[in-house]
Amino acid sequence: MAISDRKLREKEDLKKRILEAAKVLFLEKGFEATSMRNIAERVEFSPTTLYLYYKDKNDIVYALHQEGFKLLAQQFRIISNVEHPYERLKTMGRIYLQFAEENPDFYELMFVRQGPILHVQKHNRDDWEEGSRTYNVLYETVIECQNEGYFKDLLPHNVSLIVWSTLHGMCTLHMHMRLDCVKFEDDYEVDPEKSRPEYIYETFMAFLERLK
Amino acid sequence: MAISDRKLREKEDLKKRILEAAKVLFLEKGFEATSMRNIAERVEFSPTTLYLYYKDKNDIVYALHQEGFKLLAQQFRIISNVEHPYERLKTMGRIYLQFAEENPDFYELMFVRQGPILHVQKHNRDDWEEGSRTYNVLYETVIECQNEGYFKDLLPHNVSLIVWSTLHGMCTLHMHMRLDCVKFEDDYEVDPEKSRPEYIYETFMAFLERLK
DNA sequence: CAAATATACTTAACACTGTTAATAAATCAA
DNA sequence: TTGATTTATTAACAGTGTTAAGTATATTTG
Repeated sequence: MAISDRKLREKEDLKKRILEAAKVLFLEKGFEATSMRNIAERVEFSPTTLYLYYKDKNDIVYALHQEGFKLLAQQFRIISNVEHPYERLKTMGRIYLQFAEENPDFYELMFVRQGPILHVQKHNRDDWEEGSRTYNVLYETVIECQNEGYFKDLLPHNVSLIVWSTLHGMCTLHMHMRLDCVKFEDDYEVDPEKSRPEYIYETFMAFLERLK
Repeated sequence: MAISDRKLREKEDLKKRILEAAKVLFLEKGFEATSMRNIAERVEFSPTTLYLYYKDKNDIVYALHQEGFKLLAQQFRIISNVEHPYERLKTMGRIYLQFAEENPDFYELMFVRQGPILHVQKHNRDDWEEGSRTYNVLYETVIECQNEGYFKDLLPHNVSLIVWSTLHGMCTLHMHMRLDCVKFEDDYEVDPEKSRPEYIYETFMAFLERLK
């Protein structure tokens, strides 16, 4: 059965090549701008061939969305080195911001676009595996923070969701250019190395600091 | 010149009717799903006629985006009744959340979609009038809060942006169905009247409360 | 070995999309 | 009434996601 094995391997290979081509094009021109025909051209197959490997365009988008979560999970792996839970929480936030800054297209796919979510809903399971696993990293950290006396008398889910919301809000307002109208340069010296969200994040962390 | 006046009035009228038709369709099926031909059919004109009144589709989207801001500004008018600045800040947040909940399509247009922003950029002025005016309502309130002793030693812009980011993050994570995987019903009794963001908002306000 | 079947892929087509160029009809000014 | 201007239309372009039908090639079966 070595032959059919090779066949299967080649099939899997093409599936990956399609995804890779899609990724390159998505990152290059955004998804709105990349069509099935574009992807097909890049892998040098006819457009309809893609449908033999992916159900539809959303199926490709969803595969990319999953890659994004793997990437983020990889970045998060660093935090296990941070002993103190509160410091760990702060580090997580910084990593999250950095990820959004460096991979805006992935971020959009993972947390904004409805395409991937529609795919999840269509394929019956209502739990969004990648999402909830990532969320749990935050949730566990918050609980550990509470064990150390932080965020007293607050529900851990609420605290987690506030932290996530703030980070997500900062990232998306920035990405979607809704902060451009707020010129707060006159407030203080601007360090060109730091992004707008990073500035706000510092203040946010100062906020949390006072709660101890 | 009464005749040419009437002509001008009729022209303006059709322009408004197009916008109205677009609004109805957008709210009914979302923008992705409504085409120029759909709008044209509804006003009973040929598709190309729309281009005599609006430069392109983004032009229509932008007009709607502006309507959204008028609507929000209208809701915000209530807050002038609230004496105490911190109470006013809290009220603003609640109004913002409510607006997003009741007008998700407008919200998307105003704070997420890039269509309207592209329109602003194309037409040269880099200041986003509606946006910065709305932001300033928040900013002024934060400054007044600081005059009363709140948010000590923090830059008013940073505080404003954190509040906005948190609200925006809550709204969009909810709207884009990214909170569905977080089942936190077991934490406490769920009041079906209150939305997820409202719950989190209460905790967020409790956060701020502790800073005084 | 030859016929039947299954696999992998392509061509052609459908029903859309936003948008533009060319054209016709209506209204206005001379 | 003629000519110019405004207003609306038809036809078309280049593109989209997606499906049905057809075509080679390779594999299995009689």
